[in-house]
Amino acid sequence: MRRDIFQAIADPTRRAIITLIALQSMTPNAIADNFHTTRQSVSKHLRILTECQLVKQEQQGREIYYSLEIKKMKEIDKWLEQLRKIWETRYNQLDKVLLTMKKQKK
Amino acid sequence: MRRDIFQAIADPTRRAIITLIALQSMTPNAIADNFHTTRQSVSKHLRILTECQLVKQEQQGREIYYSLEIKKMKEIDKWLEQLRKIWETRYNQLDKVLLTMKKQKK
DNA sequence: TATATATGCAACCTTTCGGTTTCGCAAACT
DNA sequence: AGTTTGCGAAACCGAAAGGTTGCATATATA
Repeated sequence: MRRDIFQAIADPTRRAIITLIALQSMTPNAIADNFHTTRQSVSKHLRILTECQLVKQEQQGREIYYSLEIKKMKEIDKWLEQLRKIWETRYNQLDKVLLTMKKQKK
Repeated sequence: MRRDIFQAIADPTRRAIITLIALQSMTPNAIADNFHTTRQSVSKHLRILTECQLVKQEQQGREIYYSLEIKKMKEIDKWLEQLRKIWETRYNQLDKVLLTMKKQKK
């Protein structure tokens, strides 16, 4: 089992679940009502999301409320940040080139 | 074939390829040298990355240079942005609650 | 022209994925 | 106590993923 964030958000249903419970915590049944799939299928997705700590549970009687673990979502940001730095540097280099060309024109 | 960005970045090798060619464009052989896998395997990954337009090719004689399509990477950002809004709102609501509590204390 | 190199593509195989069905368990009704 | 409801877990299945091997093609080199 790989079970990392990137594999977790690869599935469109799981991404939809994430945006759904980002607003408020929900039970598996309530979540399943929003999709054309069974509760068991949603339960499986929630298991995967829980395994990589993207989601946390809160038991209330026989119901279990699932909510988003925002901190974990930011790990995706971290990976993008590393790339952002690279492409910003690239743009800066392009700026330098343009600046040099401008100077030469003068 | 699903072939969307999220599925593309789900694979760790593909993520490594992305960070690799983010710095400079590279040929499949050069990319493969960085991993414990065959050139054909890398070629397959590049095909997937090309299909979802995360990567662009530039033929130079018999060599093909692959480079990152930065614009497309930002689509991941877009999805995160939508979530960012939600959780920022949530924090603001928490701020309001705290503010109300403070006022009541007075 | 013959050979080496760079590459993509198709066939094949094993593993994983996502869904459904069935089951068991615990909490809440009646 | 008996029944309904909410849930997870296991077994099963077809499809897709990721890797390897072998082959075809085009460009460079001898």
